[in-house]
Amino acid sequence: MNVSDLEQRRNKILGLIIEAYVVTASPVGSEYVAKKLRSSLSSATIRNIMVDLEEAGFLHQPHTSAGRVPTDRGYRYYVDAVMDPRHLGPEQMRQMELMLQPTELDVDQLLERAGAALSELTQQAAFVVAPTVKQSTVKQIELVPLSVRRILCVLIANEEMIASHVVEIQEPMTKDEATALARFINTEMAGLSFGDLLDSLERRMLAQNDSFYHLVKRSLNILQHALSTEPNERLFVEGMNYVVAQPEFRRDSRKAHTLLKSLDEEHELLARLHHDLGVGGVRMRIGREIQMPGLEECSYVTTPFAIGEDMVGGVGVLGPKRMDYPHIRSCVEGMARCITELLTRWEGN
Amino acid sequence: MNVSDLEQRRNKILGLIIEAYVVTASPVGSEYVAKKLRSSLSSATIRNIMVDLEEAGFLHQPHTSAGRVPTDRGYRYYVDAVMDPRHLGPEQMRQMELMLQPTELDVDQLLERAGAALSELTQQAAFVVAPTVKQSTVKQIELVPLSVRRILCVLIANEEMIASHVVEIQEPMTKDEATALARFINTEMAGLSFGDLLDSLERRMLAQNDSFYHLVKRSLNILQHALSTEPNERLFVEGMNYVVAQPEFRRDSRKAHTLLKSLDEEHELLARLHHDLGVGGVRMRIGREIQMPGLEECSYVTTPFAIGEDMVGGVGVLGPKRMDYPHIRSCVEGMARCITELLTRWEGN
DNA sequence: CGTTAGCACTCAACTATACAGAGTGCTAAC
DNA sequence: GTTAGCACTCTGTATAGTTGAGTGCTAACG
Repeated sequence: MNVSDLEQRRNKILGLIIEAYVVTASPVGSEYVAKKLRSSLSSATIRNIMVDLEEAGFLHQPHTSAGRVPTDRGYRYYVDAVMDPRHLGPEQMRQMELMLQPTELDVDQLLERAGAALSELTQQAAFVVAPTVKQSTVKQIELVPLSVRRILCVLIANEEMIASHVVEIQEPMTKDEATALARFINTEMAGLSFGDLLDSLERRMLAQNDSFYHLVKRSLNILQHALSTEPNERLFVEGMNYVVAQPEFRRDSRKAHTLLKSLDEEHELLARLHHDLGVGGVRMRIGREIQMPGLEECSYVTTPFAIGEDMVGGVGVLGPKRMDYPHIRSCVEGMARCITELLTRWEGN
Repeated sequence: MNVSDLEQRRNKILGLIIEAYVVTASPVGSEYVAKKLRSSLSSATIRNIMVDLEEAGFLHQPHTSAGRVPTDRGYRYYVDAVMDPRHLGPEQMRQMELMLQPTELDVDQLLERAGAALSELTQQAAFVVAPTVKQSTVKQIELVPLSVRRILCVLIANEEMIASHVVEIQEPMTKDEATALARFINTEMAGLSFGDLLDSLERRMLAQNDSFYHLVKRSLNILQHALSTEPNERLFVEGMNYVVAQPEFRRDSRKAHTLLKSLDEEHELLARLHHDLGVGGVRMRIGREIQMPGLEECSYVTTPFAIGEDMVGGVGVLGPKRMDYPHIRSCVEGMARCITELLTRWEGN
């Protein structure tokens, strides 16, 4: 038997142990694995292999006479090299789309429903990182004078993502001036995000010889105020009840307490998710890899969604480390595809 | 000793039992109460009174040889007739205002922070029912044609509460027509809420002889679409971690599960809160009085806040029935006053 | 009649002990 | 490299005994 065969067998056994542990939540013994392998190996041999896996840091023994439990490294190796990725069939995709019932909804409502559906589907908590205008590309800007010194600045990223802010201005502005200013911004800055638009205008402010200096200055002033209270992105979390119902949190309910507390501090999690989503594709973080106090017992699976080609947000599932990674991965992936499709179709018409 | 004296003594003892139970979370015995009363009565007498209180339905005995625990009715009687209402001093109010740090915030962010502060302060979950434009009074409506068949409808309730929606229209509309239509709506309908505005327009549609029939029809068409995806109100919940950390939920963690699950169904709770806030003033609901499955072990204290004279939303605290009602009541009341003041001051300038 | 001391009684909660069973590591044989 | 066999370890559970907080009742007292 060559090395590769041995390794494959080891992987197989690690997979069986993890998959059993995921459903039972209690240590897995050699006898059980031997039975699963239909006696192609005896429990004694399995035990030898389990010792190897423990030495490799993939398994852990709670106490001498107990079965084995996967470690963070074990899960990591499993998702990277062992589990076979499942994919949703077209029928399941259709069902998922149906769950969203995208009639008469704006983007926020669609995403909220997507979170709820994903949570229901996976029986874990689901989260959505929702886009706001700030990081979207400028489609159109409208300036409407409300009174002599107050102007309404409307930022349009697409049909369904609009933000409006009233801005106080120093010098009065006529309706025509406002129209001209808006046209200036629209034509000059198409294709940038609102955030980048600000940067670009700031740079032009510094290059004082710009022939549109005055227009630039006014635009910048108004946009800065308009965007100042606009968040970069928002986070919805749905279905935490499923997570606290898991045995790891029921046994020790202070874990549930700290978990919920950590989630109330959205900013930290958002930063982490932002990074993961930036990489693109499905990302999984397991236990300590999340590097957030209170989430040591958890894992998440997340992937970005897009409008057209632009990655604008992300969806994911959060649960105990002991989660059904293949299933959850396929659900998250499918949901992101589904959202991307709907948003893109929407954007199109 | 006359009847009133006896009743007062009974109340006093009920109060002591509840206040002890609130901090210890375990049944209260006669000995403890006697000690608290500095031996003005013996434990035997207390026991007799406790039997009365139990027969009145205010107390319950988990088992023969245990102390007493308050019932829902007991808490109700306590908050109605026994507890002395505390109020926040001016110093505490000032501190609360400081916690909100109302600089560079829009209404939503202010309210979210208010929820967080209230949760921190009471060490329970806090919620905010936040206003949306839909139920606010119309301050101004702007219509901006974006293209031949698409019009941007901006609904302004006040500086910080604005909603914008793109509406597809059947017949093309010029810029001047849009301006005229907006002016029509603004002058005719000032003082109504956006919801009522719709109703009013609908009524005028039916009275076909209205001289502005055409304007009414167009307005209605546009506003209906603009408001169709706008929710009536939103609910923020902050700090559920404090609640699940309470012993009643730690002992039986399926209670925590069902509690969180019930809260995910926002609509039901919102309806109930809407009713309570409509009454005005501080409202308290205890246990089953909430009439929501999953919240039997909880109570909430809620009170509306206003902009000027208009009640536009509410804040409250949700926790286990075993909560410090006087303290929480004063915090909720103070926070609502604080929010009202800030929003009203804001509106003014 | 309200109050109180005294006392027997009850029941949850804790402790100690024994025991069954699941699972391991090791050894010797194949 | 694999396996049967076996002694060993440790948890979880069941059982019984003990403790102690708290009650209800009764009889006596002012």
